[in-house]
Amino acid sequence: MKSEAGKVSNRRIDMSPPSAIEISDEELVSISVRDLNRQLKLRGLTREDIVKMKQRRRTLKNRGYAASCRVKRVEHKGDLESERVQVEIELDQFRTEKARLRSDIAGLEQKCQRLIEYADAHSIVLAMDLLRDHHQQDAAAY
Amino acid sequence: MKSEAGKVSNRRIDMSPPSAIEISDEELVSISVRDLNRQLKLRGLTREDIVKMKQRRRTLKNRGYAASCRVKRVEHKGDLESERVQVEIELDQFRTEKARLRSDIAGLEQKCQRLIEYADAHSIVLAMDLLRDHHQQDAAAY
DNA sequence: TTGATTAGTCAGCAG
DNA sequence: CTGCTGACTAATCAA
Repeated sequence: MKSEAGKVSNRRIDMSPPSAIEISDEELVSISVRDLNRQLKLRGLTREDIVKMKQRRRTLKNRGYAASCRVKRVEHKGDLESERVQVEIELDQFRTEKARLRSDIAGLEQKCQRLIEYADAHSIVLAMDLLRDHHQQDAAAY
Repeated sequence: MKSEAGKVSNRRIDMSPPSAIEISDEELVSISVRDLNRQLKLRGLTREDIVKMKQRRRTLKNRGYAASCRVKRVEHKGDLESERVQVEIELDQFRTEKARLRSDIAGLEQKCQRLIEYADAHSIVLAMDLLRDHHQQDAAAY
């Protein structure tokens, strides 16, 4: 009804009112140290009780820290995994594209071949320059 | 100065000989239950001591399980990360290859273009069939 | 019983 | 002090 579900926990330390003072865990972890001290002073508490209360607060805080630490860990793991899947998809796209490019190349090679064979069949002499396979990348290459 | 190294741990439960019997943690976790029972019976131990010893054994075991659980966790994380790096490298190779294929295509296009322009310049009429850009993928396409 | 995993506690470091 | 993380205990589940 209010939060997660059944398996909240066992082995939580007692945390019952050290001597006198009732304050829920939720309150204790949320109020500021300043306000806590004020409340502690307001009611008459022994130094020992104050120490115990401080420790209880610290423990409650730690409980939360541990929880968020775990959450962070699983989130990070999830990120890594989805990132991997993502890149895997990208790889597949590349593979597809590569196949397409290869096909384009095959088509162009055939086209050139047909033209050259046509020339040959009609005794047309082609200059070597016309048969170069690659374009000029850069003028500096010369 | 007794075990692994500096930061092994604090807050290990006492584990001192429950009543009488000296056995190191290492021994206790490694001997079989059968042998443990034999030893326990051999020396005269109260039922309570036996229970305590069993619990100590279980706790030591758990300590080990927890440790290997943590190791496994970090190893798994490391695997995911190196896998990601690996695929990243593969992606780069694809990018390079793609650039090369594009360059090949450009070269072939220029070559076809030169041939066609040559024909045009020499008033050679080329059948449409010679100007097709793509090869036949499949006879069924016709 | 054994091994793995989860929540919680505590120590110790960093900010 | 606050927040985080490693190591440990205890509970719990699966085999």
